[in-house]
Amino acid sequence: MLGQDDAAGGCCPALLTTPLGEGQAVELAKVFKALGDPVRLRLLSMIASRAGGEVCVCDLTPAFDLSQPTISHHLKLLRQAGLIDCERRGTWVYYWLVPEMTDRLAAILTRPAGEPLPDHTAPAGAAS
Amino acid sequence: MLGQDDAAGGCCPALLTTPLGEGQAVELAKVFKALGDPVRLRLLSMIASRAGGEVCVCDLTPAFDLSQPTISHHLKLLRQAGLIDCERRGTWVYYWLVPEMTDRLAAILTRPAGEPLPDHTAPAGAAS
DNA sequence: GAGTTGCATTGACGTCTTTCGATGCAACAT
DNA sequence: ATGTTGCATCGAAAGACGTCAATGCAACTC
Repeated sequence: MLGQDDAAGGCCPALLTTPLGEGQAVELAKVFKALGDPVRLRLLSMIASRAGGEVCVCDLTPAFDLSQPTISHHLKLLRQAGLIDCERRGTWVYYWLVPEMTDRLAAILTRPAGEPLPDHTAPAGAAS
Repeated sequence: MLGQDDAAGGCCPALLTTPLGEGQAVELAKVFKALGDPVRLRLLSMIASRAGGEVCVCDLTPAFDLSQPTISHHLKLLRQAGLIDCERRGTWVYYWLVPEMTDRLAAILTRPAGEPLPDHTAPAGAAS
């Protein structure tokens, strides 16, 4: 049911080797936009680096000078981007990283080995 | 002179293994935010995938249904993020990819091999 | 010189984001 | 049943963002 054609769901849009299609760009941009906020980056980092792989929201919220609804909102955006997922377990809600998504982003940003790489050895002030 | 301490300039903020510092998060977010727009992603892709490594602005602008100032603005944001650089050569301006930056992002999003990775094998509808 | 072309900058406008307080709902405790 | 705690959702307000037409500046042409 998920578009696996030209959406981000397609295997590996080759950002650095082939011009990105418009649909791919729209899907990819959603994920990068989710990473484009310091609070969300720290949330993702706290979740990903947690031993055990899970974090309770009650451990995330007090780590910021922000209201609880704000943290909840950022977690929602990260989840909608496919970067994390969550589960309610009794009273508490636990979040964990979806490594497939970060793996995909890493692959997209990785240059294929053995590329010519025309050396732009710093005109050292070219565009000042 | 550039802060190489807790800024994004520091070697490799370990996003997925260590909680990100606030300063690192702010710097990293600027770069991801630059990638969080479909137009900028396509611009970066067109620039990076170009044989020869360079693209003239005159080749980028007509590829979009956007005004020339808008494209110029997006290119400026990509440049301020450190993802691309440019040089004026006579009448035309050429842009190229700064591979160090995409390499750094790829490294940041790459999980260290041999991590336990507690399998969250899909509670299949956990958060519905 | 004057005119033209390529690209950046400016100022303005509408929309999306970030944040909050207030509220709602689920789960536990009494 | 009532109260309490943990988290999500709902407006609302302030700011940031994407876009454009108009303008400015550099380089080439005549």
